[in-house]
Amino acid sequence: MDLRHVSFRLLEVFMSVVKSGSISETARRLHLTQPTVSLQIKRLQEAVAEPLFYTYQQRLHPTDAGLRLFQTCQQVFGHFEDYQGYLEELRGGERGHCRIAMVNTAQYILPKLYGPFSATHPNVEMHVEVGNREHVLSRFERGEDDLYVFSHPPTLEHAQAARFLKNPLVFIAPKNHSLSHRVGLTLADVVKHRFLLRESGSATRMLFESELQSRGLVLSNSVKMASNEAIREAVSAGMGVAVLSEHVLGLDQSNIAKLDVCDTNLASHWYFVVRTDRHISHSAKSFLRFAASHLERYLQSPWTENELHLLNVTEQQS
Amino acid sequence: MDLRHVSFRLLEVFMSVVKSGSISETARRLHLTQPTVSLQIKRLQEAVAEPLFYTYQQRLHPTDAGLRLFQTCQQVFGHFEDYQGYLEELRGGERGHCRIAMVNTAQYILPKLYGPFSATHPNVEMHVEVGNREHVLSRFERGEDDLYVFSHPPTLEHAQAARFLKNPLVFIAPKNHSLSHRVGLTLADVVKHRFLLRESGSATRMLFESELQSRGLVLSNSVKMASNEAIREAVSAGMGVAVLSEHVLGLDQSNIAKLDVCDTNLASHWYFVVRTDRHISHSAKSFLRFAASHLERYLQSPWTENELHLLNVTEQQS
DNA sequence: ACCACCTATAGATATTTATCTATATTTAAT
DNA sequence: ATTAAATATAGATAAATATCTATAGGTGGT
Repeated sequence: MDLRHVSFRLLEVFMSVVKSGSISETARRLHLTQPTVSLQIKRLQEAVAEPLFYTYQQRLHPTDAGLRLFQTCQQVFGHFEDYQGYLEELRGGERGHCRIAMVNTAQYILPKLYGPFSATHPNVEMHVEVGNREHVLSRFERGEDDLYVFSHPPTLEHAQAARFLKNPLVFIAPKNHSLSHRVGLTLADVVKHRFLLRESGSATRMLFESELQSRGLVLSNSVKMASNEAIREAVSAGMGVAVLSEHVLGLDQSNIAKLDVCDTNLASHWYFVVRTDRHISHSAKSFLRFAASHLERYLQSPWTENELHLLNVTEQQS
Repeated sequence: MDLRHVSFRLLEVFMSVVKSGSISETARRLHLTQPTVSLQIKRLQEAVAEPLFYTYQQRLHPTDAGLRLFQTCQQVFGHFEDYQGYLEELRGGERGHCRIAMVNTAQYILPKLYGPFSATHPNVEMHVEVGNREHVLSRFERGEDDLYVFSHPPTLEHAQAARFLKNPLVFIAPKNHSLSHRVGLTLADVVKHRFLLRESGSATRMLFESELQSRGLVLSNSVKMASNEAIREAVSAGMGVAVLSEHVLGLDQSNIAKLDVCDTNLASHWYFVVRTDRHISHSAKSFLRFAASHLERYLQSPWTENELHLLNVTEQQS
């Protein structure tokens, strides 16, 4: 059996001949002429190097080799049909991988979206990568993921970003701190105290520092810490004051007080970012569609800010 | 996925690219140029209408759709390999159908050959058709079987016959018959008695009647019976005399005596017959080879007469 | 023996395909 | 920024393929 000269078309014609038991009938069914079918069968027999049919009572019957080939064809076409089905699920965003890379802070919000998504799309395999801004940025540049979540989206050429959530930054201090419970604080009041900060790459820090710079302020005393959690706990333990995404605080604000800094509004935004020069997986598109339509349901309404249409992830064309 | 523009070759190339993770490497392995492979992959992706690879760290990795296609290909090629294996068994005569049609009398001898054959070729499906000469002849004319067993082979154009066993005809009578135990009988002596005969189509009867005719004798009193067994039993019961293949008598010659007719030798022969204008199944050829080499082992030696080489069923060319 | 229906062969043609060489573009690493 | 390696594209060509029409050859039934 020499597969080189066998095409799927040839096998289709062959199967039709087995089913109909007649070359002429097959020609009629497939809108071909009888000699065409005759020749196809001849060629297939040459490729197999074995007769595939014998004539008996005006009909063609498959030989042993023919019958077995027919069964083989059925299985083969079955596999391609399965594949076709897989493709459809893939294109519908019901299957495949969805890779998201996000900066640390985002892990307080994104699970609220991809948790329900995963539950309703059980065959989609989610890969979530969490790291600091630098790390996520490098993944973005290499195009290792389908979707990126930034607070300050990169301004690179082929980056398309869309806001989906406000990211209000709040100043916090231990409840027994001298600033707590005071009203009408200014930024200048706060920076006099020992300040806990993230590492330089962090978006929160970048935003905060540019605010300081634009207002000509400097921190008198700062401590660098590696994670938002470390800062929150350190503030709680009385080490100093800090600025943090309100999402990081969560609901249990045990020993922490938000400060009423009235001259500063450091709100930023959360963005979904995609590379416009890369293919994005259907599952990831599906996830974005899901996010776009259920945003208000899974994230607290006053903060949502649905711009996801910018990523134009409309339904697939199948 | 449009299978019309997909060939097995294309899938082979695709699989090689998945395995090697590189178009150039695949080109080297398959002795093609790099643009050729590149183009093939492009075409396949067009047929699937989905990207199959993504580039990462200088290597091509299959996407979800690509990986699934690869698995599909593995299964598909697996089926064709299975088929290839089946074909080899078929050509080796280890598989498939073997259809034999034989005249009634032959059923006393053929099982001795195809019994052992079946035992050593368990995957060959034997179909045995038994009937009178006319019936077998009509099957031969329609080419419904691979192999035919006749005592008097048809002299049709595309019939090739080969002797394999002598078929001695003997005259029989009940043990208490007046002819029994007499020595030096002539044919003329025998035909005076009531004679039990098969139907007109029977080879035994044909042979006997032509002998009678050539010697100018006629039967004085004859009875027609449908089967060899009926004749044997009738003779045993004292109804008359008869001429039968010695093979039909078997070993238990209970109440039957062979007559010593010394002026007549009605020996004929058993023939395997094939149609030279038809394909004969590999299993049938295998059976003939088996018969040719084990003839003396399974049939009593003095009677065998191995001419089976005439059917030229040499080993397959695979 | 003839007719109707099937299958096979011959001859022709337009399309598709596999494949090449040459060159451009992209990507990764120095 | 330069280079090396990989991939993609363009252009060309010979071979293979699918398909047709016309015709010949078989087969089974009346």
